Amino acid sequence: MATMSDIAREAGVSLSTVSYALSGKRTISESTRERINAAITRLSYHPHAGARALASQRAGAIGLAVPLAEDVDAHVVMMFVRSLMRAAHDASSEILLIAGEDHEATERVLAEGRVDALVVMDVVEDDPRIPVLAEATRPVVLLGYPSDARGIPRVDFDFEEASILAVTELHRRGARRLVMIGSPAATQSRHATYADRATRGFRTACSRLGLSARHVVHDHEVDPTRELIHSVLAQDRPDALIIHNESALPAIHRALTAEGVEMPGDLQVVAIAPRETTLLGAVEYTAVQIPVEEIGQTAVAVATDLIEGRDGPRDQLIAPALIARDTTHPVHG
Amino acid sequence: MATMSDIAREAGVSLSTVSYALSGKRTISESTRERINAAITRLSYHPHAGARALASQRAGAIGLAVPLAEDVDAHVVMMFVRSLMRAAHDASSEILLIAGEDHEATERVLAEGRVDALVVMDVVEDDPRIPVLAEATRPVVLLGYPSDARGIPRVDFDFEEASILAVTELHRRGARRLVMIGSPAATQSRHATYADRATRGFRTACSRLGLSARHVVHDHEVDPTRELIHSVLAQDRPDALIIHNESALPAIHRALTAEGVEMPGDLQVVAIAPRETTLLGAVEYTAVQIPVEEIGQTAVAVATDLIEGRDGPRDQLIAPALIARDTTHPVHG
DNA sequence: ATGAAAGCGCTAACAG
DNA sequence: CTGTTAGCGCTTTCAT
Repeated sequence: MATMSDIAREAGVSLSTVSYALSGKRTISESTRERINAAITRLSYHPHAGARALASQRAGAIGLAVPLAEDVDAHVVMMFVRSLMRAAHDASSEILLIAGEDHEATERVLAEGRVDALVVMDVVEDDPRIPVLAEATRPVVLLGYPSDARGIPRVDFDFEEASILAVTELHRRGARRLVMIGSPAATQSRHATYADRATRGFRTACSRLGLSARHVVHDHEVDPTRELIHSVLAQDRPDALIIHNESALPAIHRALTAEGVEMPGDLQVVAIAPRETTLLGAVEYTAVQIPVEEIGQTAVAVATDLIEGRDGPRDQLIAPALIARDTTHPVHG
Repeated sequence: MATMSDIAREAGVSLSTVSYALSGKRTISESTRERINAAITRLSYHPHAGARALASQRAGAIGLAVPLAEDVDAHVVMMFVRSLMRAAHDASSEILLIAGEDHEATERVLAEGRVDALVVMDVVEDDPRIPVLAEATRPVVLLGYPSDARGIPRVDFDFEEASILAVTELHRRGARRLVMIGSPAATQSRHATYADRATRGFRTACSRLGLSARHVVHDHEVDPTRELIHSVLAQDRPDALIIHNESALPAIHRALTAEGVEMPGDLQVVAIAPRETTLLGAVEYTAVQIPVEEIGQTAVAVATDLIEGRDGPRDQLIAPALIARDTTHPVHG
């Protein structure tokens, strides 16, 4: 393996010149740069990541604590991983994976300087990791919005406003008896912040508007969706449904179809979910779209600012927008 | 941040003694070890990963090239990621993620010594990465079985034998007209080795046994599964179905149910898929189970052997086994 | 059973 | 615009 001194000798310059040529932190004459680049190509040189990390105190990697629990939709997790990889790539960093459940490893990668920052997915209210990570010597960013983050920056989609928006827009479209199908039971009882906040928004908005509100927990793996939908429809004849559960969307769509429900005629439906998951067969659901790509980019941007010592915005709640498609009425107004 | 010399001073020993105490590469007296450990706790010392990597020429990480394409089932990918994380953890390594599509980054992490080895998922026949990775200075393990790997060790489930087993066992159970529903079109046209090998096994076994064989490509995102199943059943009245397509399993199950197909009475079905994906509603499909955990462990074991300079087994095809459940007849023998 | 010291391959002052 | 040099925090010979 060629080292930087090999390049220096080969190009007839000093070690530091090569270093500066690579980092661009000082102006190098055209001719020297060319000789250096030639040498680099000739010897197929690649800087050693460890050496660079030691000397620069930068690992060039961002840690990502991913949820491995079964109740978290794998497809959605992968969407986040993708978006974070892209963002990290643009910041010329790599992504080091950590099992979200492995708190010990999570702290370790930070303490060992293996990563320059840590992004934590699937944060829960009173997350046991928060007090520990708040003391970390390197930046941490929560992908989630617990009420007390002990000063750790939080980045998330505003699930509370998302529910409020869904309710409000359904109300504007004539809905009066709303049902929300929320996250799986396991997610709810863990108090994942996105589940808690979405539920709260739903309750708040309904009571504010004086609407009948029913919140149903749906466990995709267990519940026979068909029966759930049947009973939901039988009781109180709801005229609108809000679905915040990506895994259950396809099954719910089929159940609704099987029940002969006309959308939006019999029932208006709004999904709170990433765009990719709201296209089911021929129907595109009206949705408050979760902007996964933007969330990922924002998280990495916050992390990068902190790594660089810049102090940009910390807490960031990304505002929701409703995209009206096939399953809601137009607003008559 | 405390360094090793801090610990040495605090414990009243030399730097190297601390190092050896940590690595266990030399015997340390009980009393010194205790003082060292006390100092480590007191100063909450953590070895610096970069420094260690530089001095030891070991990154303490394994790279994982994950497929990000839409046609690869996210749930299955996450299962592999999980199993590799567990295996890496047991080998005290971390997992560095690389986008499988980013060939440049894939080579770079190896060349920069950022990882000690690389595991490549979703390998295709004539994979453009193979010639390059074959020249790498660090171990590479393919999670896939291309016919020419240029000497790179391959680890995979034996999809060819899996299909053969499925056919043979269906034949033993009286099936004569078989249909196989394979991977999505995109996967097939990329020639993912698991798709190619499964298809080949199916064809081989059917012709060997003189069975009617039909191979259907199923594109979950596009095909109306209902119609596909309807036409499959209408044509030639198959008496057995082999499904090698995790994403499509739920939809196929519903379509079969909707068609009023009795399993195994009207149709015997064998899935080639991980166990977690073959439980659909009340029905547990007879399956040639893909042992994700074992595949992951094996891949990391091969990588670890290579890193350590041991030469263990390289190419490894994991043998299939059929687990008879609800969708096949018993063997009348 | 323990120390002393020479690197590992880079970055970033400091010096011109 | 370029060179010299002192570390970064570990691992690992040599010595004793």
